[in-house]
Amino acid sequence: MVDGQPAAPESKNEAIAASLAKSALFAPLTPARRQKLVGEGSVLNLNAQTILFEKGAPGDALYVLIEGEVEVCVSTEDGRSVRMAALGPGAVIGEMAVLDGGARSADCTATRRSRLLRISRDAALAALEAEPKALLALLAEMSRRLRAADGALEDAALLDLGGRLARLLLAEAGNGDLVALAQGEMARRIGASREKVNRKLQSWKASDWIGIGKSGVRLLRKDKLAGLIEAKKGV
Amino acid sequence: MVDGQPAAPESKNEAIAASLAKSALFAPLTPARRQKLVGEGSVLNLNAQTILFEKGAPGDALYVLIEGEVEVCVSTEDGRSVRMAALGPGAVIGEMAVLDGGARSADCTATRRSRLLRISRDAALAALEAEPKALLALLAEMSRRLRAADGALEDAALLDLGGRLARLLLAEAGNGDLVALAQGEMARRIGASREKVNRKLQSWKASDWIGIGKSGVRLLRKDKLAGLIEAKKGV
DNA sequence: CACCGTCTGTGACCGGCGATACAGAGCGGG
DNA sequence: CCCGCTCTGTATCGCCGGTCACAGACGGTG
Repeated sequence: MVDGQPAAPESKNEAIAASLAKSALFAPLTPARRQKLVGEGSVLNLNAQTILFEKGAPGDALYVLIEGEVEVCVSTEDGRSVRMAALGPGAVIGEMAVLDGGARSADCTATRRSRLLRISRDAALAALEAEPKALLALLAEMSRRLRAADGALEDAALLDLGGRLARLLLAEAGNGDLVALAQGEMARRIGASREKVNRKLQSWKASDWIGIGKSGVRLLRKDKLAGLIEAKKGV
Repeated sequence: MVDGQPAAPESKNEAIAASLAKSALFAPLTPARRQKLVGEGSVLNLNAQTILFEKGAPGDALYVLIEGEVEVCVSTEDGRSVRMAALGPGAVIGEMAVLDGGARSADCTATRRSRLLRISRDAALAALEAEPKALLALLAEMSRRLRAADGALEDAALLDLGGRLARLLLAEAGNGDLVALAQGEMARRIGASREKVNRKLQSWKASDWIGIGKSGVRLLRKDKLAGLIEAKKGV
């Protein structure tokens, strides 16, 4: 129904099921069961900056991210907010509220154009009940998330603004060396003010650790940036 | 072997199994299976401040806390450390490393005299494989932990020293109104300096929100303390 | 072209909190 | 009984980082 795809439903389902095979949660399932789950669920397309659900809403479904990126955060009335996680393709979203039947515990927003598979609470629980392997996979996924949360907690407590920014740049650059994020966005992600991010970047630029062009920030001395992180964590 | 208990092993096992029935993980098991797991595992008694395992150690077993309290933290060489969680009776400890076979991701220490059941990785995995209900329970436990981690992340980002201290006092007091912790310990738990904690307490005492005696801190105006937390999180 | 919104770059200011440095107060042990 | 320990209570200083207040730069649009 989106992108004007005229493809027949079955072949579309098959394509989705195939792309979900890479998801840790779906990988251990038989292809047949994957197809069944996809058939029971519904596909959802979100534009960038679209809200998937908000804190407090009833948790009546779980989502699997097919492509795109979704971020989990909580925000206060006075505008501040904390980013708790950013999830990529294959990730399971909103499983906590589904598992205990409670309300959603955070806001969830697509940061890019994303496609998700929505699975109702009942269908999800039934599938998990029937497939212990999927349960184990979900457990592994939760374990990863917990690890990530612990890491974030550690960073927040041990790293100063420079360290957190360096980590963001390195993570965002991946194997390349270019980061195309607005400074305000970087600030938001590491929980700092835009101005301070700018100053830090300027100081690094002055040391020739990075270059700043209109295409974004170019990392010239990844080693130095990585060093900042190690330094703060006690050698 | 501790406390000089002369009881026969079977009755001891039964007692332990009974106390574990309250644990979310063990509750869904049949009494027989509980007994079996207890039999396969070994009981461990730790004094306060004893290390259960350290970050980097191989994760060859998982533990269930029978009684006492255990805290999970990571520390840097230069002495600073971050507390990531405090676990009470019934909690599962070290399951992450067991699930993915990796190394322990944090240090783990008993903060009080504690008793734990140690279950080897193999036995744990076998039991989980055989009992989907236990898997589901473990999932719920992980979900709780993730929620707690997210909460901590939120607190760290949104609350100032006063807010975090207020939260600690309220949590520690429970339904009572007395908190018997040294100020240095409070500081360590909320990641602040001992001096600042003292100042905050003094200022609250001056407002008659709390009383400070040698038996500890007495909370007189819980409402005011709770208000501090709400205020920071934007009403 | 003139206008406007978004992004960048800087300066000034100020509050919070960690670090340092002591001074007393209990308290358990030699 | 006195020494030394841990816990408490204060003062002073300096850094880090958030806020405010602008000033350009760029790109799209009427």
